[in-house]
Amino acid sequence: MRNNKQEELTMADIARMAGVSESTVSRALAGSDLVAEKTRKRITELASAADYTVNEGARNLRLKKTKTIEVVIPIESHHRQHISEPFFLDLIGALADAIADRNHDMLLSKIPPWSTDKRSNALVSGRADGIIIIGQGRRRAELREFTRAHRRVVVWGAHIDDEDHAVVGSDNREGGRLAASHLLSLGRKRIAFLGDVSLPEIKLRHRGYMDALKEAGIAVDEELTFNAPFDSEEAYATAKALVESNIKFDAIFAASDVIAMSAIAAFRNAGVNAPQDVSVVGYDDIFSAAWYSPALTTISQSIHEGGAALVKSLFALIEGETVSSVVLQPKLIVRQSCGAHPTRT
Amino acid sequence: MRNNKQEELTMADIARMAGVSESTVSRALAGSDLVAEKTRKRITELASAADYTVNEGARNLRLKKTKTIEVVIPIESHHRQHISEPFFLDLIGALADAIADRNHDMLLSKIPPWSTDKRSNALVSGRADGIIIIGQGRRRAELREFTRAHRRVVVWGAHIDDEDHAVVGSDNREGGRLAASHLLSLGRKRIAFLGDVSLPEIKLRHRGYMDALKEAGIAVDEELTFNAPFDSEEAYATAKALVESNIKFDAIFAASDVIAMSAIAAFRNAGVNAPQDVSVVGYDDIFSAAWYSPALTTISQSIHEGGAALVKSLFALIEGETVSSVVLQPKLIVRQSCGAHPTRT
DNA sequence: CTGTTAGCGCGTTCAC
DNA sequence: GTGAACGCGCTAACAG
Repeated sequence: MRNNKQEELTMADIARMAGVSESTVSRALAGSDLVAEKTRKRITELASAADYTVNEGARNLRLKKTKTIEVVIPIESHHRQHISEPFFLDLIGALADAIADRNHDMLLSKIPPWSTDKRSNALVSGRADGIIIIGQGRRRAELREFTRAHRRVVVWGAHIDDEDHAVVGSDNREGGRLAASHLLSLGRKRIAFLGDVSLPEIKLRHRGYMDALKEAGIAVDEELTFNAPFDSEEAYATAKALVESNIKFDAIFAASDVIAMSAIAAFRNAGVNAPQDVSVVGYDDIFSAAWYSPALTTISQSIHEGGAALVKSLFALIEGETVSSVVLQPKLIVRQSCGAHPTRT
Repeated sequence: MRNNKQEELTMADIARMAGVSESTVSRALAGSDLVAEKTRKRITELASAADYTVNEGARNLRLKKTKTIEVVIPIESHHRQHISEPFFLDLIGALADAIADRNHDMLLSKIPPWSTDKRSNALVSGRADGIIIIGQGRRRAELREFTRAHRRVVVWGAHIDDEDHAVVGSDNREGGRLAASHLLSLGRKRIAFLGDVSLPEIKLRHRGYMDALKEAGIAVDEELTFNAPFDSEEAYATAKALVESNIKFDAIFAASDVIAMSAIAAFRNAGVNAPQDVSVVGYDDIFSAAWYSPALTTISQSIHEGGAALVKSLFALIEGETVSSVVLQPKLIVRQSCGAHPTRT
């Protein structure tokens, strides 16, 4: 057990205690075979008895590495964002696992690296070997400029043709198609879309929705697309207005589970029930989706694989390799809210 | 804009370009007034034109600091934990803000510092100036041993008398009391408790629940306490068993919102509706609580203040001061599930 | 006001 | 097999 009062031990201390030079200690602790088995064992035991650990900062300075990955994630404290929170936490967890597996640390930041904030660029200030950016959001221009200037950056989000940076994300267009065609397969014909099409991910989901309608030979009614930067409250209000209007609809494809839940609540308060009167499909498969009432039919993104892919791509970039973008396949999770199953299983 | 091919600039480069010594550059960039206003301006402009930033690693080595705080948080990827995920994400966000405000980086780890994993102890390996540990969970013994050996550690969780480390957390006992007495004020008399009492936080909530019953002069019926490490699925099953049993109850106090939601779903499927037939109060005020149907009455912990308090205490510890524990007051959030309001507002 | 010198803790030549 | 010397990039003490 360490003594609190004591100064932090240094390699020189261990060398002195062992009666050898610093170099030998360094080699022994690094497991080098340039040192005699016997002395190595003696030194490692001495070090662990003294509770000594190599100072990573000094080591990294010498090695010109940081063994640290920065993850930039848009957690907004003030207002609730559209992209659901549980999704982010799962992704952080997946990233933490994948980064720890490679013996690196994970620096978490809410400040984008292109911010003018002094300490913002972890790459240039030598605090990280690479950066993972979650969500392209609306800051496309800044992001592009940043990734043009820096390699060793990967992005989670939608794939857009003109990007020159590595992107990992799920196939949002296919996800939208899956959702809409499932509703169509249940006999629904007038499917309303609720989502903010100015976000690239959502735009692709909407495009997939239109693909499915086209495949089914159904004309797209623009009246059924509700395009707004929804938070729960606004989603509730929009759904309320929709159900009170004279627009006919028999299904909802919501661009997020949060929107879906809010819409269902608004409908119920107006006497319209899911899934009997209206089928609803959400997006994300957030934690509470399975335990909502009715349990939400939704599109699931493979978060764990996504996290692993992000980290794998970033390390390839760090090694100097060229990487191409990764597209993950979304999955349809059928529960109650679409009406395919009459009751909770 | 930086050139990718180019090696990272060093302070010596800037010194050469400016025709001064490294020391002068260092002083100029640090805003020292030991340097002439004119040369300082010239150097800062030169540096920013060259897109140079001080290497933090080298700086920190020299200064014997890391300007980094490690946050250890038990995100489990495999199974869904009881403590609700949105709560964690909010806390991470609050911590990120508070740490960034003090110009420090935040290292996020899932591995507890007392783990035998080589890189685990960020304090000893010089990767962090302090550690924030979220949740005492069931690892009380390890935690105690660790905090006994290391100052510069603060813990989020329940306050327990015999701890010798700094703890920040909300008053779980008061939270439990608030929940139960609210139910009692609505005329409910047989309140069931669902939660895992082996977790210190939950145990205190249960104690508060009993306090409220005692205050109201109602005998505690042990038959109404359901003690299990609930996940959603198990909570659903327990609620189902309860409603199908011949145990009489008219209210539920759930130790988490997730448990509350699962119970409400189970009741509904058995033809028992909240809040008409049974009043339900949850705990945490997670994101979806407001958008559940019925909207959940719950106990809210002041997460943002909690994050700020954790960081404040930790920095005090780092400065060598002595800190005492912080207790935050929980708040009752009244919505629909308890029956106090007939409809969504 | 500025430059020179020294060293933070470590890994890695190059000798022996 | 081991040690001495050097330098990673930076800041602080000391001169001038």
